[in-house]
Amino acid sequence: MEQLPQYRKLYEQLRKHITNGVYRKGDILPSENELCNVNGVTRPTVRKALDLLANEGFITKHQGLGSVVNKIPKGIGILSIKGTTSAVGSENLSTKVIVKPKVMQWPENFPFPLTETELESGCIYFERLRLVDGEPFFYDITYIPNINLPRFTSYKLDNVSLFDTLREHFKLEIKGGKQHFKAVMPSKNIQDQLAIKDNQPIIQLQRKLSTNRLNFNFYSELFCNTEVYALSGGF
Amino acid sequence: MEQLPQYRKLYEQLRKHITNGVYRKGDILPSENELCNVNGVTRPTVRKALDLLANEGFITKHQGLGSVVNKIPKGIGILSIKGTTSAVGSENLSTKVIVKPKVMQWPENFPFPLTETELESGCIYFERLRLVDGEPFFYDITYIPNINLPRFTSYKLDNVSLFDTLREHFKLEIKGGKQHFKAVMPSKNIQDQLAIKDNQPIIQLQRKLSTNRLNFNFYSELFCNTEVYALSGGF
DNA sequence: AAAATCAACTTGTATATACAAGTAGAATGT
DNA sequence: ACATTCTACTTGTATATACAAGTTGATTTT
Repeated sequence: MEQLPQYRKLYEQLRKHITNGVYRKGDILPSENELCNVNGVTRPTVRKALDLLANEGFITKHQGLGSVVNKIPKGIGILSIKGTTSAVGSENLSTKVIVKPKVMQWPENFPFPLTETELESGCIYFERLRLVDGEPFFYDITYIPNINLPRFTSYKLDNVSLFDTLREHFKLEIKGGKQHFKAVMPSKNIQDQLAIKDNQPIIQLQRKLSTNRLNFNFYSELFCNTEVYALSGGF
Repeated sequence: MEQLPQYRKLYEQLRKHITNGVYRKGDILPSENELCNVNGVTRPTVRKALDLLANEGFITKHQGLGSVVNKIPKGIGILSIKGTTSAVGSENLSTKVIVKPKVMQWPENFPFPLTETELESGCIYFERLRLVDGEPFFYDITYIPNINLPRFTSYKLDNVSLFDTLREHFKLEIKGGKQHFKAVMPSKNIQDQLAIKDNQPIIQLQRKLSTNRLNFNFYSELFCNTEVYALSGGF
């Protein structure tokens, strides 16, 4: 894999330390100066890594005191820029591909406007069931424009981070996106897949993710059963 | 009001330009170098302002091209660090205080853990109905620890940004927070307040917001009718 | 013993500079 | 007319430096 920028390497290291329990809620991270010395980088680089952690809710910075580790949310931290696999420890979350990736036309009445290029190229479509502690938690339908992604349909996606796959094989990085939340009653199919009891509402989350490739976005639609676990995130 | 840092002034100016339509979706903002020259600041300062805009979904930065303005979501951008009043134009959103601020004990089974200091001091509690284009959209119940907020209960909160009030009168800035989303069926009271038809689920959003004051967080619980407008945000 | 002050840390804000990597349009070559 | 190359922009990454503002604990003063 290609070289990551130093601020990102530090960010991932600290993030892993937090999710692995090296630092726990209430702990104070090493100071910015200490992180400089230990990692051989300068303060703006350290601060950029810490800013990412703060943006995602892992830490809270306090002027004069330090960077305090927050409690990692028990729910699925789905609002961060990272995908779900890295938001919780991968031992809690597993993925089952229900509909394998296939190339098809975009569905009618797609919730996001599509460019002409996207429309013409069709999309790679697949459905995944995500389980937390073995229980179905959300159902994820993904649409990726079928543009310059050779042999994507042959990649295995069970228990694999889609974002990692996109990064490693296609040099695609998620840069941001937007998302819409709605509370809905589930369709029969979703009710079956998520094992939802009658009259239990679910959250429908529609996301458009932008990437480092210009004019290349992809889309996902998730249905989440929030009866046991809330959807959560920091900001 | 006290002096804002330069990066924040630029951020608010650009944000206002975007929400006011000076820049529209698809437009490219002036380059970083141009913003430096025009505003008499340096590139890291400009980049910090642009980073905030990018984090909140207002723009997408593209290396080599520029900063492209995104469409402002039609829904209520409630996931950003700013309060709801500044997420949409204030002409679309109005606020009606249903239960005026009063000091009381924390409710039982509060969804976030509370410190001993918070428990002892009680909380300032109030309820507001938020309307978009005159239609009830969400119901906001707020709990603020009753610590060092003299005469808070005398402040008017109708059609006023709570965050602005906290900033101007008490020097409290929102630094971040966490939030949990659930899909629920509304209680009778919420159904009445939000004019929700039968069997229509809603989103329950519980938020804990951290501030610049150490160990001072406040909390809100929102119920949103997402039938017409989705809850949306950028990231 | 309590209050005030001080020192040494912390993060926050900002400037200055340099080079890498990506994009678009102009210029040149075939 | 089309392809290739070049130029001049853009944002991305990173170092270096300085001072402001906040926090904590030690020290000094009362």
